[in-house]
Amino acid sequence: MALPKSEEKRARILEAAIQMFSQNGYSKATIKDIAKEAGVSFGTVFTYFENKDELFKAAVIEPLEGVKRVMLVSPEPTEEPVAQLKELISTHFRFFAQQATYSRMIQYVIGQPDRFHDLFLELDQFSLELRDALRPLIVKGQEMGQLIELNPDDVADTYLAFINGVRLTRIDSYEERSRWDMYIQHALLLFGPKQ
Amino acid sequence: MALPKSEEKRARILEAAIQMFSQNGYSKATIKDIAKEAGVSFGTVFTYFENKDELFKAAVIEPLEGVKRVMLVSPEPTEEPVAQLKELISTHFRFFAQQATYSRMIQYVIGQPDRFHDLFLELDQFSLELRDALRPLIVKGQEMGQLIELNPDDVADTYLAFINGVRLTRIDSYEERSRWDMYIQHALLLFGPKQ
Amino acid sequence: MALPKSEEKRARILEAAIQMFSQNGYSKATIKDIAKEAGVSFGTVFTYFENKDELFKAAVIEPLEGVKRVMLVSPEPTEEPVAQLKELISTHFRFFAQQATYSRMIQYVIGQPDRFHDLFLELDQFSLELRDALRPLIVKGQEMGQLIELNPDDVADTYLAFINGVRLTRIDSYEERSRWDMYIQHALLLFGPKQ
Amino acid sequence: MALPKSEEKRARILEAAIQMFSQNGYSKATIKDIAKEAGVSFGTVFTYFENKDELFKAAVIEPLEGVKRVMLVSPEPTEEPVAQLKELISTHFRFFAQQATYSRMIQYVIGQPDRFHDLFLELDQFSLELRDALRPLIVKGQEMGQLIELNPDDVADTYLAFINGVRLTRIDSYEERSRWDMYIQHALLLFGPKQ
DNA sequence: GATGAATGAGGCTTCATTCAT
DNA sequence: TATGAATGAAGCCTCATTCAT
Repeated sequence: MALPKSEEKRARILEAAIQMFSQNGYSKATIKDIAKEAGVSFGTVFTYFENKDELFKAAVIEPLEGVKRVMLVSPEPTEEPVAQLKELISTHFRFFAQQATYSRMIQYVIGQPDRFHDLFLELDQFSLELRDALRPLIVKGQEMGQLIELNPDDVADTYLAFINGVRLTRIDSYEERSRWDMYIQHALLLFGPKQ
Repeated sequence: MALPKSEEKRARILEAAIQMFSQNGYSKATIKDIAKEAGVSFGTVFTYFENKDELFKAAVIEPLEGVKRVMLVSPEPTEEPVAQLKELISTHFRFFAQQATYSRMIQYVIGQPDRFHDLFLELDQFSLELRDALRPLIVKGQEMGQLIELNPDDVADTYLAFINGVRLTRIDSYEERSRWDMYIQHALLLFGPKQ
Repeated sequence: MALPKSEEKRARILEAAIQMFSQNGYSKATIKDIAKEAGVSFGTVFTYFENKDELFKAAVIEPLEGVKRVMLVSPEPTEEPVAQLKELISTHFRFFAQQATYSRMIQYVIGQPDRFHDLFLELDQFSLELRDALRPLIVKGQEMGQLIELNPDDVADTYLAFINGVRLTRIDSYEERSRWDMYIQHALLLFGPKQ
Repeated sequence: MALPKSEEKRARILEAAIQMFSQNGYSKATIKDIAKEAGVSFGTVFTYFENKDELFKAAVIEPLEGVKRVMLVSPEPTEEPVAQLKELISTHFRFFAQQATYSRMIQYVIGQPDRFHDLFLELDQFSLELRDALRPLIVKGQEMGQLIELNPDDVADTYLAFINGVRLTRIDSYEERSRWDMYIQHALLLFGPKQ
């Protein structure tokens, strides 16, 4: 079934859903609240999403594509892989800093893998893709002797864990820029830069 | 405050609650499920906890003391601070590996600071205490030239973020020991060991 | 405040509520019973009334206006105040005879002033207003020497007490007309008619 | 089964029950509250009364004997029946003024005849007995031309209604004595004293 | 397509009652 | 006999979902 209707209204509902799910979790976020936040009547929500479950799935999955476009870029290694890495990390963190709401919801899902099994699997896939994206730069850096010799997949995993942990701990978009710069700098340590 | 009744039964309920809250979140975990898991009747839960909210608070707060006893030990720095640090990290991760269920619930709370505001504040306090606990060792390591000169509080924060991230990503107790060893090794990187 | 929804359905629920509260008291009257009596589903009650408490309040307060319109008429005294009084009493009792259900609920509330404090105060106000309504006729009757000189407010109070007492004792609408005529006749005695 | 046990404890529970039932009605008064008020553990209540229902019945019925002893005295008419009547009324009201709590509970029962059918019948009997008790004095007064010729049973009924109404309206023991004197004076009017 | 009234399943909670101590 | 922990029935209320307008 195609989705004519108002794409704009659908987007507003989805955004509101992310907002409310992120803030209150699945059960406490009510359709009524989401509708209100989106500025539509609650019946309208069911025009665009079959039920609450589908809305949640959409809220988790649909923005993921955009996240991947930013997080999974894999630059061709040059002669300065560490500088490239730093640039990449910087991009990641800047992006994540903006995605406070969405990423909180992601962590909510990851944190309940039994409850949201299908979604969890989809999100877990992401870590594998991040490994692939980071590997070339890491390998290059190690080959050039600028990074300690560690298993590249482990490095990618710990880096992703770090990002998640930062988002969990440091919640707010009103964090000053310098704080994010600090995180970026420390994140690089996980890659084992020499000196 | 002396609790009459059966301490043992209370403990069983609390454990079941942690289990269910951790697995399903606050709303989806039902008192009925918790009671069943604890092997008591529905009504008995209310003999030991005023209501669901209080049960949740107890499930979050009461085990925290034990966590602190392990996580906030602050060894007197010797001439080998980095070795001490490694030992400390090892202790932390071994402990966390066991606390899979409880720590998932903690992250659930941290991830919804608006919803669980009071609990969040209590847990947030923890990060400050970890700073204090780690500072002596970090400072000593830096003084001895074995650690890069970074702000000790930042190091503590990023380390805690990392722990949280690892627990979030790598969920399960059925993880092999080697995996945890890897995390311990990589965690040390965040402290900026020279070489 | 314009209520959308169906005024007619709301009225039916309210009537059913009065019926059930009057018969069984607040606690024993269940929302389920009220809904059934009103011919609506359980949930529909909550579409029109926030909760059981609000429904009870509405059941007590809303019909009061109509009661006041009948009970608080204060006719301009003529040269035959006692005849007017008798007419008034007659109106009161005929009305009360019809309001068996509602007035039982009122007495239920008055009988538990601590439990239903706010409602009690609202109903208690009624007695003051009845004083004002009756005073002109009583005073006129006393001035004309047709009534014993008694404090008019006391007369009004005892008269109201009598009405309440009659409603409490003689409950039922299947009472014959003659019984009510008797009560009317005896009620007049409380005003102290000479001869 | 006889009732050895502690009669005194039983009495305390019964009194507490009257207190709580009177204040909050049957359903809202909990066994726990009653036990607390009586200064016993709530399990003890079940030692003396089979269940809540039986406790309520006992609370309603048992004190009734004492009430009857006061309210149903029928003095031998002398040559001053009106003075005797006034004395009798005075006794009634003084007694009722003391029995604020118990009489409120009685009215609670009378007000819900369907719900408390058996108890209602028992209490309703009282009005017939009051008729018998008052009749001699009323008849004598009428014969002597000191009272208007009204049906004695009707007079007794309206008098009882008045008492009930007064208790319902004027609730409190902190009423001043003068107020009760007023009620006594006005109550006499219902008997139709000449002049 | 948009709305919101109607529905009832399911959760939390209270509380009478049982019964082991 | 006195106690209070254990139990579960039953009530209130929320909220996802349906559907008539």
